[in-house]
Amino acid sequence: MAKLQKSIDKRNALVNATIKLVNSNGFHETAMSKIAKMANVSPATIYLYFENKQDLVNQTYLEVKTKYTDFVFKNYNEKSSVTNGFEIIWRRIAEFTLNECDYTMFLNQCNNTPIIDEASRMEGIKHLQPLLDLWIRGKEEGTIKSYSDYMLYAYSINPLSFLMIAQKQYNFQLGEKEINEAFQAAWNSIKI
Amino acid sequence: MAKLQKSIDKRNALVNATIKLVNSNGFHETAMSKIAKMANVSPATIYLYFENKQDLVNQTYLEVKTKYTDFVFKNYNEKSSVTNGFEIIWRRIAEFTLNECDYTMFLNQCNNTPIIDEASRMEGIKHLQPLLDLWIRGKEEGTIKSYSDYMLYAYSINPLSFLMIAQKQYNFQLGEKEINEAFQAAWNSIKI
Amino acid sequence: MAKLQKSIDKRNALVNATIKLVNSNGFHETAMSKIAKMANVSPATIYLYFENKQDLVNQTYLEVKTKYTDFVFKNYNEKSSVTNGFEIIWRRIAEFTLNECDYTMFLNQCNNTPIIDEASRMEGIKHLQPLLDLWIRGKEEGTIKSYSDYMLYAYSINPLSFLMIAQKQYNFQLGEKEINEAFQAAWNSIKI
Amino acid sequence: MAKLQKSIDKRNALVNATIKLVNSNGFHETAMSKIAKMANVSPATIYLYFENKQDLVNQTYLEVKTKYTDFVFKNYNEKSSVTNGFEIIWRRIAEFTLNECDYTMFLNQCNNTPIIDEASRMEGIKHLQPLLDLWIRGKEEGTIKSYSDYMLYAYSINPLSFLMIAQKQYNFQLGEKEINEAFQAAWNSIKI
DNA sequence: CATGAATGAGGATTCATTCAT
DNA sequence: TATGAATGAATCCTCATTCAT
Repeated sequence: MAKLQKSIDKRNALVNATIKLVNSNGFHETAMSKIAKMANVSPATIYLYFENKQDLVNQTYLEVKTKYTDFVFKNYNEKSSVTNGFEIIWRRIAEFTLNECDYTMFLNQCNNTPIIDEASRMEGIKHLQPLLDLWIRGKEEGTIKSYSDYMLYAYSINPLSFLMIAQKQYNFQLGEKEINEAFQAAWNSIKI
Repeated sequence: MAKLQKSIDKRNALVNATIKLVNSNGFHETAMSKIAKMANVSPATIYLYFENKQDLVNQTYLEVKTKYTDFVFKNYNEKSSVTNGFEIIWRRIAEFTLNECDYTMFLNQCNNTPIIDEASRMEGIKHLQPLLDLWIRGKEEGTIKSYSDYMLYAYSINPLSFLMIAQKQYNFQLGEKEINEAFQAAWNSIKI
Repeated sequence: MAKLQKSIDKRNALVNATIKLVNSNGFHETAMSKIAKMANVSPATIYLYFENKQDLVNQTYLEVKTKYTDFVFKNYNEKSSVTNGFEIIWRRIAEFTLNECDYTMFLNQCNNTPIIDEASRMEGIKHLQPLLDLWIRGKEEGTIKSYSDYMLYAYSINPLSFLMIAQKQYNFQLGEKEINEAFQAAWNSIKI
Repeated sequence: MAKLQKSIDKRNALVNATIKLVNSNGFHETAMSKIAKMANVSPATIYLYFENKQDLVNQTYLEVKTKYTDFVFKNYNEKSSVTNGFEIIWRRIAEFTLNECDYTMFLNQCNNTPIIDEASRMEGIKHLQPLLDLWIRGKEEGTIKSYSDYMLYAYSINPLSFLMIAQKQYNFQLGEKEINEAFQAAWNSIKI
């Protein structure tokens, strides 16, 4: 009994094409037929893997977000001190954000426009739970300002997206030195 | 060159409708006919005021950006000290960003997606020239870290957009206290 | 203030094209583009006059049914005796059914398949109210069998559709003589 | 010529699924994949049994028509008198028409719309040959009006389909009494 | 200036049919 | 024989833009 398998490769090709095309053209300028062409499949094939365009983008979003989280907390050890822990996580986030431009831009676009189902986005910054936990510890032991999580995120994490875009779009390079500066700025804004 | 007999009211209505609809539905989900309806004009009338859809959005973007800049630097006096000057400007930006949600969200959407002509967006953060000048002074006199303008902007200004969105979308309130916290975080990240 | 009018001619052309094409190809084989072409308009124009394909067919159905009823009861006088009244109505129905083949076939197709919204069809044979009233009188005075309306309709009216189709499709002509035969058969089946 | 190793069960399942789905959704709303699903086979399997969709429906039509004829003339004895013979056949037709709703509806839909190849339908009412023969005898011996077969059919047989649909769709029940009424009406319309 | 009607080009999606196993 | 995957062609419908008044 030989059954064909829906190929995971095809699915990935579709997801990747979606990311690239949505990044460069925006969601609604990205025709399903173009996604199909870039993934080397027929338009109809997309519908074997995804329910419709919205579903394709939702799943792509969740997938990228998972990649992000997985990368960021891989190797992270909850036993580290708050100071160390923060720097470790921050540098992972920086690495992802600055190197995986496609992923970051895609997440950005999804977070700033109504192209994603409310449901898919709703979690907010919950996916960074270990970081939020670290902040709790930091606040308790007096290392980190007792700000709202949103505030801490806004000043210590979110700026990285802007820097990545600035690097991409304008004449601005992010080398070793700048990343260290960024870390200092981040840490200074939230440390006590 | 047609005389400006065209009603400025109608133009404004169109611009405002564009902002509202693009904010809630995104650029490509916003049909010209809906913009027309919301502005109480015929679709054809739009083309008396704007060349096409792209032009409408571009002009809207530039207009909002101008409103932003005008508001921010109104009353600003270049004679102030770096410390004072920064706080004054920052608080104006905060006021605009947090109160004029429609404008801010629209700018955000334009800055994070390819809905605006490269040309219209190209200026980057040049529109904040007086702030950039202040930063130069600050770096010279040793009050402000000698970071790139993009870095300074990323940590002291950009987070406000995120906070506004967090306030809109999640259960997070920005009162007097939080704004002061935000200012502290901003200042700590860039001050020497 | 010159306003253009949605042209009633265009609407009629669309309705007529629908009838013809649905008759010869069936509902789902009839592409909107073909209807448009036959009516000499752009496909998009259809949507100025009708909400969608379903609406187009529903409205066409109701329009044809109205034409039918109007034709049948024009000149009908409720004062006539049951016998006379029945013959008068019957002959009008026969005239319409046998001459207006397109209309009759269309009604037939709508009545025998699920191409019409339940709502649009729901009235059943209510549109023949004056005939139903006549039958009531006939039953009361003992001229007409006390059968259900459906039964009376099935035997005295409905056969005409079949005859029309037989005439169209097979080698069967309906002249003066045959129509008289049909009337006799109809009357004999329901008279007391 | 492939041996008939193909499962007759599967074929029947396909035919039955076709009948049910076409009845409730119409021909062109009935996707091959849905027929396959209802028959518990793969879409591809259909093409082992039928050339294509049209062939599937054509064969289904002929099969149902055969069931109809077989049922109607089973036990029929050509020796019966015209009067008796007609009643016997009529009652068999009535039984089939009123009980086998799925079959009847399917035949109806095929007869009233262009979903069947002209060729498959062409026989008209030839499949009722024993009845047509009976009518010939009836006309010769002066029991039955010398009408065209189509006329006789239209008034004595065809109304049953309408009654079945009325029963299905509207608030109208066909019990013993009504069936007898129907027979009287039928007979009265064609008897001399 | 202003408009409602009209449209052609294009997009998402479905489906009968074929292919590879 | 039987299948699930794959697809190209076709369909409905939308929309930015233009036209006629």
